[in-house]
Amino acid sequence: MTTAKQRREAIHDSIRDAAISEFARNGLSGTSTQAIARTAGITKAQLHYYITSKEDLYQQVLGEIVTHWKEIFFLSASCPDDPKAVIADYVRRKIRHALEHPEVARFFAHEIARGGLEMAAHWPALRLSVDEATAVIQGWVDAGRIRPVDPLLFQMNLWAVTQHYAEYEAQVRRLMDAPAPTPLNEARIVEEATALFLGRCGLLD
Amino acid sequence: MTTAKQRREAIHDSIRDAAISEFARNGLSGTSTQAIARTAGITKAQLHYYITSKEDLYQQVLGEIVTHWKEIFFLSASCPDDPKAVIADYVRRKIRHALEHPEVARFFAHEIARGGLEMAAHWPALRLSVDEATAVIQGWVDAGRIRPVDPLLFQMNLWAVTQHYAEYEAQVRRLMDAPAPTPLNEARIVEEATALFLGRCGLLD
Amino acid sequence: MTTAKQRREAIHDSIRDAAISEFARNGLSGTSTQAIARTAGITKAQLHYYITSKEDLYQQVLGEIVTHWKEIFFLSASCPDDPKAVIADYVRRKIRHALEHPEVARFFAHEIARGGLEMAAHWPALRLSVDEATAVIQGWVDAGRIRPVDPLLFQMNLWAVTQHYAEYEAQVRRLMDAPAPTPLNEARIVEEATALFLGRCGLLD
Amino acid sequence: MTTAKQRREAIHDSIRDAAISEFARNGLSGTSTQAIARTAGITKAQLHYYITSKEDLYQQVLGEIVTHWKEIFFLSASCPDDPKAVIADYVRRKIRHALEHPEVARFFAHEIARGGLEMAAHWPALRLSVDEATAVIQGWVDAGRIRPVDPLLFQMNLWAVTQHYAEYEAQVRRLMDAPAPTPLNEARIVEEATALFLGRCGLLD
DNA sequence: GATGAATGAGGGTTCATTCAT
DNA sequence: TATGAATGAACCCTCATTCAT
Repeated sequence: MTTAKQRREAIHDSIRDAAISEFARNGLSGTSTQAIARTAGITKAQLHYYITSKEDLYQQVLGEIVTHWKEIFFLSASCPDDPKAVIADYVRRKIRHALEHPEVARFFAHEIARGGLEMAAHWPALRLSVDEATAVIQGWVDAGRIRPVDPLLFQMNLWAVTQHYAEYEAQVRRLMDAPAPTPLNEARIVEEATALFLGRCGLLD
Repeated sequence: MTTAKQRREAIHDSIRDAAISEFARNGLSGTSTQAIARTAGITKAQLHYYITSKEDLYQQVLGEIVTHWKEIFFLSASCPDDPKAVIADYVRRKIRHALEHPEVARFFAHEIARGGLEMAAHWPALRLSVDEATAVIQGWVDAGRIRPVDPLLFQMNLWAVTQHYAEYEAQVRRLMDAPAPTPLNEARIVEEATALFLGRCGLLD
Repeated sequence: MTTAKQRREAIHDSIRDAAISEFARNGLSGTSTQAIARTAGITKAQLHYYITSKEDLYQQVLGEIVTHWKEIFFLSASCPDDPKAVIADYVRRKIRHALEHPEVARFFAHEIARGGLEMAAHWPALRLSVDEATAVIQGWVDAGRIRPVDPLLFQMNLWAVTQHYAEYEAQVRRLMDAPAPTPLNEARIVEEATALFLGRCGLLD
Repeated sequence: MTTAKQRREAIHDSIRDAAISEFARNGLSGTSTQAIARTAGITKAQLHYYITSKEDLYQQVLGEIVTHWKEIFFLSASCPDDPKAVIADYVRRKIRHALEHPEVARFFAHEIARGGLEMAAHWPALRLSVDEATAVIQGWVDAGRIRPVDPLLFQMNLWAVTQHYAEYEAQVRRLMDAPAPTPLNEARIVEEATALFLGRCGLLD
């Protein structure tokens, strides 16, 4: 038995999913509310009953994504004493997410490509996460646990590689001969990416 | 003395530049011919005199970019006997291009994010370039010149890292404290990226 | 203790007040049911439960106003033997009403400005009132109690002047240096207006 | 032979006329660009090619009207030595304008009824005109040329009466038995109105 | 070539109204 | 009664494109 509240939340969820998907494909200005409504399976007028405006929906989705990422994606300092485990774990988690929710990553890429205009409110928090991770990595270097690296750029490259499999999914699928419904070979991707960053740290066997 | 032909080409060039810049920011559907015309410094009507349609302009620009990249960017087998030199050179060239023409990289990223619909005609050629490079890298592995790597994914990761500094320029600038007019520290970026891929190959030090 | 009936009437009253206020400001087509509901302190859906339609609400309010005015505002022939008293009294009453309920006058002005389309049903009654007053005034003229005037136009001018202080309230306040919460100087307005019409009749000292 | 410039101006004129007429009937928010376009005899898209926005068109028309009125309508101090002539002339001119361009007066009335929100820029100039006229009238009083009056309210009443025949045209026509195409009896209206204000000043006969 | 004008389609959004709960 | 939801029409405005000049 579905309550009214559940129905409303279901609609809100499908709107959010549709918005991510459409914005990821065509950006803010390139996406019509018509398209979002169609993807969400509702009328355009109905969509506008649930949202304040297209811009607002975009902002809201962006906010949720950034919040979510701050929690999950920046180098968890939970067990910072084992660089190898931390890095391998991060790469695995990030790539899994990229393959499972590629639209989220693409949405974010779009926003940054536009200049990150709507990110204004979120930069400080992101910055904080990055600074924390930088400290952890620098600690590893200082302790001689990994080869000297540029901690900031090391993180960016981690980000670059893991995001890539979401953003360039279409190209990756072409080159890996895995057309759309076929799942991408996650293990293979994780393995090479992990080796890349461990190799940089001198932790590769 | 400017001939009529020269003037025409100058206009075509400024249209192409404007198109890249605008499409890079907002994608195909998010960009108006009005905006392109404005950036190119001409009238909307004048623009439509020079182009067939917005879609066609997009296709044409995409074609030029892909052609250009095929020439310049895939692992040049010119001196394939020195993996370290080839990789270092590739990273340097690619990052320089990313920093100098970030809109081009962003344009391409947009296209792939959309699913690469307009890329249909270009995939085979791209594939060919990749296959050639794959053979070269595999040769290095087989000859024991570099540590065993997944040649295809190795290339993708190269691509990912070098593209990143164009696509995420806004984020990179924020995190590297280099607001818009300031040039990004190219040497620092090149160095860390080079070390990343050489480290993977066991060629560091 | 409030009965259900009392509550219903209270809502109907606040709807009517809200309608007058909103219609007075923006006319029939320029007023949204949303705005009326907001001003009345109820939901849009609730409003539509109490009214048949926006047009109908407008008609109803217009009807009430016209009825009310017929009772109060046309030259009362109660003591028709003293022109000076009748005129002075009329001006005073009418201006007081204009200052106390300016929205009512503005509502009416809007309706007439639109061409009085919805007034169809009310013209005959208005006409009757005017004809009665015309007879009274003509009687005064014939009896030599006031200077000869055009009885119909005399009434219209009375109407014009007294309405003015409601319709042009914003302008009047500006020119009399009496911004919104400040009460307008009613005595001053009444005095000059009275003198105007008595002067016309030759009744000014 | 019509030049392009002439055609453009003709369109601009018909847009302005249509705008005045429609805004006068239904106010700013109650008027659709569709309606303006229809009245102007052009397409809605065509209308939007010539105007910036509905609000802007409204503002522009309002500005033109206010400017025009400042020039024509405030007590001309050209021959301030003959109160009777000045007042009679003013009433005649103002009523003629009201009968010939009633929509202009109605447009203005609408704007004031809304609170004169868009008038912000125009109040000072209006104030100046009024102050000048006030000085002139006070001069007449001081010189004993007219009976003592409240100069500001005297002007407002002048305004009220003369505007009335435009704003309440529909009602005036009903009561004067002059349905739409029939011209109103201007002479009769001017005569009674003139007598009204001259009577106030003690200048009748 | 260049430009002002025109247009039919579609953009985002609000509307008056109805309906189920 | 009251309210959240739904809807088709209409809102203002911009779009890509064409056409005369």
